[in-house]
Amino acid sequence: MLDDRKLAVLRAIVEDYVSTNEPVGSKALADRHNLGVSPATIRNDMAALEEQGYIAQPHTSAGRVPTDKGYRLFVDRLSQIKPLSGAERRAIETFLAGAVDLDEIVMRTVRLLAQLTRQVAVVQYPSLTRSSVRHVEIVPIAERRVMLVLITNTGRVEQRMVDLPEAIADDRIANLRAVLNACLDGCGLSQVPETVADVPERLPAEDRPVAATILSVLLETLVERHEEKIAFAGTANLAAADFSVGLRGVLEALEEQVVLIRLLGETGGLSDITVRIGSENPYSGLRGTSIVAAGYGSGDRELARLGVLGPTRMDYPVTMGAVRAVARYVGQILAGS
Amino acid sequence: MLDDRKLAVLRAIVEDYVSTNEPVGSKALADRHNLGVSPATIRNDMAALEEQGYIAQPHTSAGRVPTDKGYRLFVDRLSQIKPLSGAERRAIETFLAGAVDLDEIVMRTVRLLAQLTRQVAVVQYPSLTRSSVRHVEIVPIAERRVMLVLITNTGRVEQRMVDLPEAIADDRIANLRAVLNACLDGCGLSQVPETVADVPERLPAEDRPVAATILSVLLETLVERHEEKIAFAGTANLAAADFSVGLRGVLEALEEQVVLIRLLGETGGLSDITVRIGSENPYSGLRGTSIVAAGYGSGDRELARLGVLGPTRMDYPVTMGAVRAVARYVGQILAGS
DNA sequence: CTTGGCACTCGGGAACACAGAGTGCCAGAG
DNA sequence: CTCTGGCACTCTGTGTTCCCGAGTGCCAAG
Repeated sequence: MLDDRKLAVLRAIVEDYVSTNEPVGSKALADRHNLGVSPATIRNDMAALEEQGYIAQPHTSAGRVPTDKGYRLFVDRLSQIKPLSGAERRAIETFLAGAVDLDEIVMRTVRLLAQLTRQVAVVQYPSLTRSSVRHVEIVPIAERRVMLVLITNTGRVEQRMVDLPEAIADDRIANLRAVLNACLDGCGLSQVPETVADVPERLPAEDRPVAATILSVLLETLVERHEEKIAFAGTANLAAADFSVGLRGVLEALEEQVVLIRLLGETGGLSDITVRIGSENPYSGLRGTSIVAAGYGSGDRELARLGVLGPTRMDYPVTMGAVRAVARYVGQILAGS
Repeated sequence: MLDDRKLAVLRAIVEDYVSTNEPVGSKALADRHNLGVSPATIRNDMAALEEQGYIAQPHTSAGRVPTDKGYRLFVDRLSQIKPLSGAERRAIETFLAGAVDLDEIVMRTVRLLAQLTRQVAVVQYPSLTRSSVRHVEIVPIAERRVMLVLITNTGRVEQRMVDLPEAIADDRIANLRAVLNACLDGCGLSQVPETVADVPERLPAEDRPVAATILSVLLETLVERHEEKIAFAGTANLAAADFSVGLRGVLEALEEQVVLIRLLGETGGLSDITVRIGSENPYSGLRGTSIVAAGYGSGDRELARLGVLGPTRMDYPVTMGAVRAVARYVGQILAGS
């Protein structure tokens, strides 16, 4: 159905269209790529490709433009991820290495990715659910109020005010803190609910009401924060791309974390790259927009995802290369901190 | 120089231009506002206003458009801040009340403001420098590594990894923590450097090297974080406004915190509203953009600023009303938490 | 000082023509 | 059966011209 030459033609169309942003015609193709055949032949192939929905013409007698289906084929079978240059790799390393805490790692990552791809970058904070408790801290704030601070092994810190049912002395707080930490240290967050059930038994009866309040807030924190946090950068690149169609939709999507998270998707292996092209993605505001995403994590566990959002006519090989590289480096940095 | 009628004409021009986004002519003015004079008279006044730089015409024989100077006069002398409707006030209250921690307060505030004004909203996190230490926590992470957590009375939490020069037992950490908190509790952040100087004396000699490392990181945290954190929302509103000119510049400014912070300004009394119009603001990418900002805080201290960023031709009375109201409510919420 | 009248200017939209790029199809060559 | 060159046809985008209308500035009269 699609012989090699037709595939070569499709590849050439995608490449040319991506670089020129203009419908590409048979003559231009024959000139720029040495396919060894005449424009007329190419026209025949184009007709076939159009027949099957890989390309389309904006108007009769304009050049051809790849369809979403065409890009899909290109990404799946016609392109190779393009690795970054040595200079770029070094730049990534030094740029990310300077970060001092999780917030800054995420911030730098997202900027880096935006700059590298000249598109909008999105980074999801490392998931709480897959990490474990490093430390729980209870800080007296007022007589009947404490701040609960939860520190995870991914460096994330969650904080919450708690109003207590009764005043409680500092040494009792200290005891409570000790017991909590003894129980929870190293405990996976998903195990916290069960693990925490033992806590009251280990406390003097008088402290149990207070403990119950604190524990319920702790559990609540875990549940609520399951809804993850996201950072993005590079929106200025949207204005540069002549992206005018859909700009609105993209900006809207960016402000809806829920949508954004679904867009990043939840998939397969670590550093496996997901590409969603135009209409393939589940949000109507993003017609004309593609998403290139990958998971990142330390060791072999995927902690969260990151990706890039740009016009369907983007340079997939380069973008995928950048996303993959950044995902790997972030994983390394997280593992080392 | 500018009699009352000329001022009235200027006001009418601003109002009409804001609502129609088209240059306004003498006839239209005479029709819509009952100024009690004929178009010809208005033309004379317009000539005078133009002479003095308050309005301009895009082309000979088009209507007039206010200049930055014209908006300035309008804001200073011709308009009154428009209070929010009761429904809006209630909406603010209920929307902000549900927030559980500082991050969420800021997040909700910025969304609220964006929605209320239909523009881009910016909120600066409560300043570290003007708050005080509530608690310092040192959490052992590995043998020679701890996490330093600083909690301020505004609910902000700063975290930092510290690599120690030597291993140290948990009880020595506990002692260090106790001493630190004894010294620093309630201490204004700006006093921390002096206060902290006493700490080593109160420790056994063997702990001083470790303490020195930790203290230096603590001080560093305070200095670096002086560069403040910012959140924004509502960029989708940019696309709606026919703002095409300068959209790029605005998006760029939003990604440069440094610029953004300078834009919010550092000014006068709490809930005092600052308006920077077009060329008045210190960043060239924002030609055509105005900023309406106010400080917010609990009690009488300004903790940080928030504001809105929109086209020079915005509805200043309404925008200022929204900014003022939100600033006040956030102040209340912060005071109460 | 205000007003009506008047001539003038200029931007923007409609109508039109035209060049150029690109297509589809066909008949002939390999 | 596939490729190629030729040819007629179809568009879009661009440039030109033209005209209308909104708006102005100025002037003379009330």
